[in-house]
Amino acid sequence: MNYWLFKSEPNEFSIDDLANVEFEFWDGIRNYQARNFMRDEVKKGDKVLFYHSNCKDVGVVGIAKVVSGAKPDPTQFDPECKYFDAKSDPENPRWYGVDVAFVKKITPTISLSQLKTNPKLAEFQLVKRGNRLSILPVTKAYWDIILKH
DNA sequence: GCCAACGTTGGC
DNA sequence: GCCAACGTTGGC
Repeated sequence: MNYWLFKSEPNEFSIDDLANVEFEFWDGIRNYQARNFMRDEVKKGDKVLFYHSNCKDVGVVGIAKVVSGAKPDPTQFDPECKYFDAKSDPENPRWYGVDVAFVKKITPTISLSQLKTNPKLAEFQLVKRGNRLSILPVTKAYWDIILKH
């Protein structure tokens, strides 16, 4: 089993939104590195740190789990959708996603500043400057350090 | 294949 | 809202 961190802007889709649904298809990934993780490495049963970005309280707000394998992201074929990609071929889709389900909320939020001040996490991709990847692999060691605080 | 211009991400 | 960092685009 693998561990991940998924970023979401809470005004788009928050941990509370996830708590209110049976599961949610994680759409809108439009970065090739994140796509490669989604398509090739994120597996059913993997665990996910749910991270709120671009908001007042930035940080890890909960845990989710992956409940499906990779599936083509239907929004890439929807001209009405902001995630529409005219260059994606339905025979060979560019963008993928997985279903994720709520596991639990973490309160209080584990803030980014907390993570940044933990010397054990100094090499964790999330706290590196310029990090913009919306899906990050998390090692078991980092997972444990982040949740045991 | 280089690289400048542009758009996006995301913390603050 | 600002701005640094980064990815993508497109001309050459």
